[in-house]
Amino acid sequence: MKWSSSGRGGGERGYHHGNLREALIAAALALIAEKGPFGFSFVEAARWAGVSPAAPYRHFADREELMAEVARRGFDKFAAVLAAAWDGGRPDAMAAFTRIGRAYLAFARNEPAYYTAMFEAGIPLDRHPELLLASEQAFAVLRQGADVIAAKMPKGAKPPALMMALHIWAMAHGIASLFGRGDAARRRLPMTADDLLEAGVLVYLRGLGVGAGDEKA
Amino acid sequence: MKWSSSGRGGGERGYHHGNLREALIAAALALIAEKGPFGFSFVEAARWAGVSPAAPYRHFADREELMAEVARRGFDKFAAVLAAAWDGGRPDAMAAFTRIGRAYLAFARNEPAYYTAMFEAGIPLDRHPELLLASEQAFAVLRQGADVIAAKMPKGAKPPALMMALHIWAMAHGIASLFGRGDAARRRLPMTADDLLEAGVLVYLRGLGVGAGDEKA
DNA sequence: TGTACATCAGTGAACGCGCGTTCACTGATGTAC
DNA sequence: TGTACATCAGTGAACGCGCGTTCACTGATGTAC
Repeated sequence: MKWSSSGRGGGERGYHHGNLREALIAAALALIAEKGPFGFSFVEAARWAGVSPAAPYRHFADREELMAEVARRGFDKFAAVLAAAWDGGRPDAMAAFTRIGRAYLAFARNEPAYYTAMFEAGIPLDRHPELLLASEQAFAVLRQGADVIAAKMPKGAKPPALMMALHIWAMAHGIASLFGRGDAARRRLPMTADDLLEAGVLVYLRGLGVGAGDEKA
Repeated sequence: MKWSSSGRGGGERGYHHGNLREALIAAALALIAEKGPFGFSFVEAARWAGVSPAAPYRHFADREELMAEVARRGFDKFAAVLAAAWDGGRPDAMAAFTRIGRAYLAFARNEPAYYTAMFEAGIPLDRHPELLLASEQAFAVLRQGADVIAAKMPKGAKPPALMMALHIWAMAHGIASLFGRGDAARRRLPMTADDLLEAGVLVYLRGLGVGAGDEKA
């Protein structure tokens, strides 16, 4: 990582940091990854960024505001990753939907710090509407996929797409929380988390009447 | 709540507390419920129990040991609640299995402090084998239900019961984490968490080929 | 191009606070005789 | 039944620590003229 004015310990920087806001966010991510969602302090983030303990107050009102910003960016990244996995529903909706599931788990695995800030930091959504909005935009990707799949079903057998999206989200989130993380609290599985989720989604979609051949219809 | 020698503030107690170990566990539960999994300190638990800050060291090596004991008891209660919901699979396996799902959510809702300690406190399972064992016993109830349902399916169409139990666990856990808690981080839903889970389980089981009539077979 | 000045990001010292942990101790309880 | 003693749960004072937050300040940057 590189900051605009200078790296951490990477030589002198002037009186002004130049990019302290970004540096604090990076510090929070590093510290969350290292010690969990409650394992970082404002003072420590300042130290990590090479700055006095009073400096962060120029950019964030308090610890929670910093945390909320980290979570918001996490949801933005999450939405982008899910949208890339969906890829316009190509080559067919079922395949694309399955890719979304895999991307969900991959994000939880590859970005545990973001994931933690987003889902486990206990940031009150009612006090951070921009965070709620970001999370809804991520969910909207899943919702969109569900819409497409539902639309391809015969009339009279269309499942409610919102419910479908919620079920898939819950299963992905449950698997990620219980089995898909790198920490020591994880439970061991006789299969990979990816395979477990893929099988679950397939069974679920079959239960809705979505057959392997429908997606071409 | 009442302690063997005296209540908190409920009159004098002697030099010995008489039931400090239990009182500390109760204190941890109360404080977790109030402020989240990281919102309690050893010192505060001692204060809550009406005892000097050094006293807890007679009963627990440190904070984590206390937390692990809370989580272990939570899993014991959880297993009991799930087993009661299963009720030997009466009157039929499908109905009993659905009851397990409801009991799962009810536990998360009614016992947020236990639930938090069990699933969100980040206690390393490899350092607390008794905790891992307790959690496996709770899962075994779900597993048993899945076994019974799988056994009633025709030969050649029996789903792997372990996978089935993991899917149901993941969906219940995902719904509980995302929608079923009383805290401010919860997302709003156009239906109850119970209805969402029940619908999800039904769709899933239908996907496995478990029809509404099979359970009588 | 040069100078004076306003802005504001970051300083560093200071504060009060609660925490975790230790220590020699005290006094209640139970038991051996 | 009574006494002496061992045990050990809980005391309370003390410590060093890191945190959150404040404050008057300093000095870099950008801009008006």
